[in-house]
Amino acid sequence: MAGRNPKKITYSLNQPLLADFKVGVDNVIFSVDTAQNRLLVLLIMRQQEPFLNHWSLPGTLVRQGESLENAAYRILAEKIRVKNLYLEQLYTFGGPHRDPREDSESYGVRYLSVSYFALVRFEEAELIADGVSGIAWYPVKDVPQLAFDHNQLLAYGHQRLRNKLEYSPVAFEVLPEMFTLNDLYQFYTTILGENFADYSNFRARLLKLGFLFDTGIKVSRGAGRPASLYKFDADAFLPFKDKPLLFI
Amino acid sequence: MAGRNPKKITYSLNQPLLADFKVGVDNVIFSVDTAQNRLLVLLIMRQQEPFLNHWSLPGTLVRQGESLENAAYRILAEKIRVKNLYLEQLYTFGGPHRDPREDSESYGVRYLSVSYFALVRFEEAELIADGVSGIAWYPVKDVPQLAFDHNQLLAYGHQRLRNKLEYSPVAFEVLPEMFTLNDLYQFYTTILGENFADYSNFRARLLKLGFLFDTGIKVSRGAGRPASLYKFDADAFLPFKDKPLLFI
DNA sequence: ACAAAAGTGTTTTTTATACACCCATGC
DNA sequence: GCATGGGTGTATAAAAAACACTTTTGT
Repeated sequence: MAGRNPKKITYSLNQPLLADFKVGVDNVIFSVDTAQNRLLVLLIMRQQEPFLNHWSLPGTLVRQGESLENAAYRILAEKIRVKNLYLEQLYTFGGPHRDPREDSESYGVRYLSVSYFALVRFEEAELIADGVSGIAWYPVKDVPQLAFDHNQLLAYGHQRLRNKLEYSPVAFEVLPEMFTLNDLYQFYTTILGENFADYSNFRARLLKLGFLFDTGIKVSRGAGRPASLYKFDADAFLPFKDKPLLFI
Repeated sequence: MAGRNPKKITYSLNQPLLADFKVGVDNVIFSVDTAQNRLLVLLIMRQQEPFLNHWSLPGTLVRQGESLENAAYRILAEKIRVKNLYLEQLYTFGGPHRDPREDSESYGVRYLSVSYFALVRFEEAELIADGVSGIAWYPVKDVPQLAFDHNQLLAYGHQRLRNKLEYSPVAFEVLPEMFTLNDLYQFYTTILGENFADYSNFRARLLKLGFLFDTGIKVSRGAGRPASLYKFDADAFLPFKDKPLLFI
């Protein structure tokens, strides 16, 4: 607690010492494997201490001149190639001693973590294996013990994903431009579980809302009647924006 | 971008330089003046540069060994005396150049702001005037231009308050232990506006949910039939916790 | 007596839920 | 022809919304 670097606190003479921080950004990146009905999260095998050889959420430290959000995009771009994604800030963890580096090599520097939550399209997301660090989509149901407080962070992100899905159109940022209603239904059931509505009622409600446009184009997936491809109409959705509307 | 303090980055040799941060905590503190049907926010007149003599949200810089949440509580305690309050983290703003101090006196240090959102009981909250800095409850409808990006922050907090109210029992953390249904109704209308339900339906729905306990005690406020005092039963509310239930 | 506030009930409309059933295709 | 997935409709139950009405107090 001894005062070092006194020149930095010209504006707070005689004040208690301020903490110095490095700021990390950790991403909870979800994707949905509709084929296998699994919700996945992107994990990275750590190549350095602390927590060497533990799975962790992909993270980075914020660089000079870099915004938090840019740092989040940077780390995402380092791990996967993807065109469509949804990203928003999740939560900031910043208690002292949450990072072991604080106690060893740090000279009193604190580590704060701003977490971001992302949703990407599974089919299009291409993992970037650099040949050194492990990287993998893990089913959320059976993620192992993670580094730092990342299990807690993942749980928080998972909850946020469920909430988002219920009152905002995130799904359409991540589905292909055209999709069948069954694609959409699978997407929802995978994330929310199967306890929200049967397919027929799901259809009826969603179509009545009027922001899904039937292109008339039909696709056939194996046996069965061909399905119509729909488009999300962002303008038609506007009236529902930020309303406490649960469209499921 | 020149390298100073190289000893701090032992774990990232040959890596781009990391940003050094001071971390601020800013509070959006709301209260509800039910008597006058006004939603209020606590503002502080700044006594120092930057933004000298501008109104701002109460904030502080995080000290060594202090958690973010503790910093939020500290600043709150410096400004008001209050027993019951609700507090949660709001958002973290951290782009470069959002704080003018970064460009002048800072030697490259960045300022990041973690904001907290609080709700306190107006009738019990006692403002602490230190005789130096101005402090006041401002109706949210007519806050002036604030320092930094605080207007944006306030708008964000206001939205969060509205959402919180709709699906969580924050109201009861801030109302007196015993309250009339009309107190509760006033509270909701003040924050949400008058477009959610008339008093009679509000009553019926809320009572049917079964987590309001009628104490039988009557209280008379001027003319009119005396009202029953109710208590919030936290146990009875549990089944509704985290459900996407809108009880208004 | 009557205005004011509290509290109850009733009617209508809308939405949720559970299914039964028809349609178009591959094999 | 029949299994398979796509799509429509209907009957019932529940909830939301509007509003009329009764009760109990102060003046």
